[in-house]
Amino acid sequence: MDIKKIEKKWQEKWEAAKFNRFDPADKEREKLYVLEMFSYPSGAKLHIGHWYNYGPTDSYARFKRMQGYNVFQPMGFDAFGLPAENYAIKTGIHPKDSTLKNIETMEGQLKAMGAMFDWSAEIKTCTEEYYKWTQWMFLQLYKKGLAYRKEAPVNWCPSCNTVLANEQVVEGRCERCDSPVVRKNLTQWFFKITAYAEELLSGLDTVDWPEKTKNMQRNWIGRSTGCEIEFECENGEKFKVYTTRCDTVYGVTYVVLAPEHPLARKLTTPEQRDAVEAYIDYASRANEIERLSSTREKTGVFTGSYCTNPVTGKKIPIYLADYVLYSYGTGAVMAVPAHDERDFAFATKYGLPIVKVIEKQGGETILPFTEDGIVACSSPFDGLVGEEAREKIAACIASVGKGGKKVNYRLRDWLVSRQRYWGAPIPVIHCKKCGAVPVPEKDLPVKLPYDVEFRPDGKSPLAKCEKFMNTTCPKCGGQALRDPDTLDTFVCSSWYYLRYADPKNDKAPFDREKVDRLLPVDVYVGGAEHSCMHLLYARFFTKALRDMGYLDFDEPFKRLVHQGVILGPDGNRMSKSHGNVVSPDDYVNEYGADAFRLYLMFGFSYTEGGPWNDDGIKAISKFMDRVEKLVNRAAGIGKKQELPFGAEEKALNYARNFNIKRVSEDMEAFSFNTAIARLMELTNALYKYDGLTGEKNLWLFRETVKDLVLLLAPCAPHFCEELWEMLGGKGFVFEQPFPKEDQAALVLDEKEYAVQVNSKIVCRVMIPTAYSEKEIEEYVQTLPEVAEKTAGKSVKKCIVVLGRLVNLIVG
RNA sequence: GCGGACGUGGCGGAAUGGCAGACGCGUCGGACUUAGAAUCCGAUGGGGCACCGUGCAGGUUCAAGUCCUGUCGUCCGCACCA
Repeated sequence: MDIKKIEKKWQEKWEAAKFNRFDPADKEREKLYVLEMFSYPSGAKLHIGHWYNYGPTDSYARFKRMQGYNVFQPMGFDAFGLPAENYAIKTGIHPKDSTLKNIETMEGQLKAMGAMFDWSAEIKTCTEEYYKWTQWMFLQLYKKGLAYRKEAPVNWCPSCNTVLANEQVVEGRCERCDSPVVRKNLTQWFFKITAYAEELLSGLDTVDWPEKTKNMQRNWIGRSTGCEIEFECENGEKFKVYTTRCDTVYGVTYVVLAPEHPLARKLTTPEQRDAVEAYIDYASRANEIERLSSTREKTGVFTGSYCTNPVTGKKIPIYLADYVLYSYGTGAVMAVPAHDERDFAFATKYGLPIVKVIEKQGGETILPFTEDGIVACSSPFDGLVGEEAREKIAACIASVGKGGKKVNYRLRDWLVSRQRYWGAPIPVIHCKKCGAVPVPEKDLPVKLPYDVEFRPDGKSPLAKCEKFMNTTCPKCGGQALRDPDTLDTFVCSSWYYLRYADPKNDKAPFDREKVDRLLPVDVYVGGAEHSCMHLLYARFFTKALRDMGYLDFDEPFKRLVHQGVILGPDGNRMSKSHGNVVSPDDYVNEYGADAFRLYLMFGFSYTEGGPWNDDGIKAISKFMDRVEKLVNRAAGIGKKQELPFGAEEKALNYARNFNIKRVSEDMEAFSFNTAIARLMELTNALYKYDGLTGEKNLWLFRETVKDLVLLLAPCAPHFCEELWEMLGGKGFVFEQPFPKEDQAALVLDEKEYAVQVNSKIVCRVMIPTAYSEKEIEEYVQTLPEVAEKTAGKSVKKCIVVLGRLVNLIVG
């Protein structure tokens, strides 16, 4: 078979018949939205990871289509982003040009893969038609109060005079010029994802996702219940701390504010001013990674001020230390050195008192003791333990108006401003008189200008493009400037699955009715690296849009599957620097797209992945040849009368139906390697039957070969279309229903049992399926092998596992 | 440091608590060939043939790769979250 020719042949036929198009008008069949995470066109070609994500998932989609679903499987490109911009800086090729060129190549390759993508629904996030609606999303979130501005630190390279993304910071230095990177505050846009923290957490219980992914999101959201406690300073200033251990509040010997805390300078006494300023400066230099390292030695400085412990009335010192994070809780903590490791280390270093207020139950208390224990030296709460102590103490604090119970989340609001060129411009105008004014919807899109100096020279690319920046205020008509920042590309990918439902709409991001019909996504397949960011952002968008009345469902992705990672042959992640990149192209050229897809499905456990190894690819090719030979033999067989149906026929028919059942189950479970193994078994069974002498039931043979082709079709689409045609089948093979097993054929007259005596295998024996447990028990005792072991002993117990095993316990 | 997943032949990998190693690669043997390639058929965990085998040590069970406890190793995620 000329693989190249038949691939082209069937791709053209599918195309001509618009066979891959989803038909929204078809109400007969149940819709099924199968979605693969769209491609990021940073490189020109598809790599093995693309094939591994898209090939097997396409086979799943085709399988569901044959099972009678109206399948929608779209594809598009997540086309904005930093790599294209960096590439442009390096080569001078404009990001738009390189991206569109890459997309064109990838489209061609994706089509050559033979996946049934509905290209009529294709989207590219960098086109005006798309990012217009990304900007619209921003405006809706703004209207709803879910987009706001605040100061936030960025990585700043003082030498390049520019903002760096985290990945451009290498060991605290600028990747380009090697100068130390500092943190600098800029006013930036945020999305208030924290408003949905509770629902993002509880919604996880309603989706069919890998448990691991759900746990990662739970940790990322990081719900914690504790208590806020207010401390009052000598000068009258008040601040709150957050703690999960209010049962230790009598052991507080000092408090610590984050260096960025607004009260940090206000509470500094003149004598401490220099030391505090120096410390704040020191803390601002430390980059995020250093700062967050738990092994970093604790540092801090005394402010010179004191505050009062609200429960003991004692005067305690106020410190600044960068082990306290301004962004979590209240940015201030009460320090209990006796019962917290960090506080213990800090107090030891700075000679602060350590007061024990918790005793270990039934043992010696060794400080720092951080577990729950018996409250002591905390009258009137002495003797209480753990949760009960916390409840009582929190209630007491609440009753005197000094705070009370509080839930906190680790989740932060989503910073969406990027000081970059290649993204969707933020649709906001800054007016001296009116402040930040959203661009009116009728003026969208705010077009990203083409002629821009994106090479770094001290200013962000859009900021120095006067044509872009200068505009008029939509409110007062006065002179105003545009926001020079672009949106994080995760904003684009937070709603693309909705746009696929209505990709050409120029009046709205999507039509409600169309989205209602298609969404939510039934099966979403993509890399586990998106467990937290993309998948959380997309869920947030869905919930926000629902609350604005644009949608009517809570979760965008009902079922989620992560494919594993194909590593280089050396077991490392494929990368140019490792020199272990395996290109799919050579294999596809030599063996064809179908063989390559089959091999990816067969050679790895789909969700595990593993090191690349091509040992088995020839075997797949051979397997296909074997199937083709069977088809050649079966093709010439017409209907016959008076056919034998003896034991051999029964065995073949059993193999046929058993494998239909197993392949269906395995495909549904994304267990592709075992599905292909079943198909090989069926192929072997057919060869075995074909090799028999004597009269054969050729019609059964033919029908079984036909089923084999249908079962294999989702995994080797072009190949099986061709085989289907050879068998004289009408229409496309994908118009045929996926075979269903005949239950009657799965009922055997007898089954092989393992016979055990005292849990040791004695023999194997065929037992009629009609036998009852009692009959089986009696029967096995007549076997000579069993009699030998049970001689002179009595049977105390007999365990029968129907169809599998008998275990006689004797003694 | 915390959390999670995983650990099975020479290799990739299978096994609702019920015959460990499906399927395939590789290897060995045979058939067909002048010969090779291709193809087909068969064998293939180890072994002293009593048994022993799923990283290691225990436990639960009639029965454990599977469940429980501990331990070692690999990978992933989070990482001063008070």
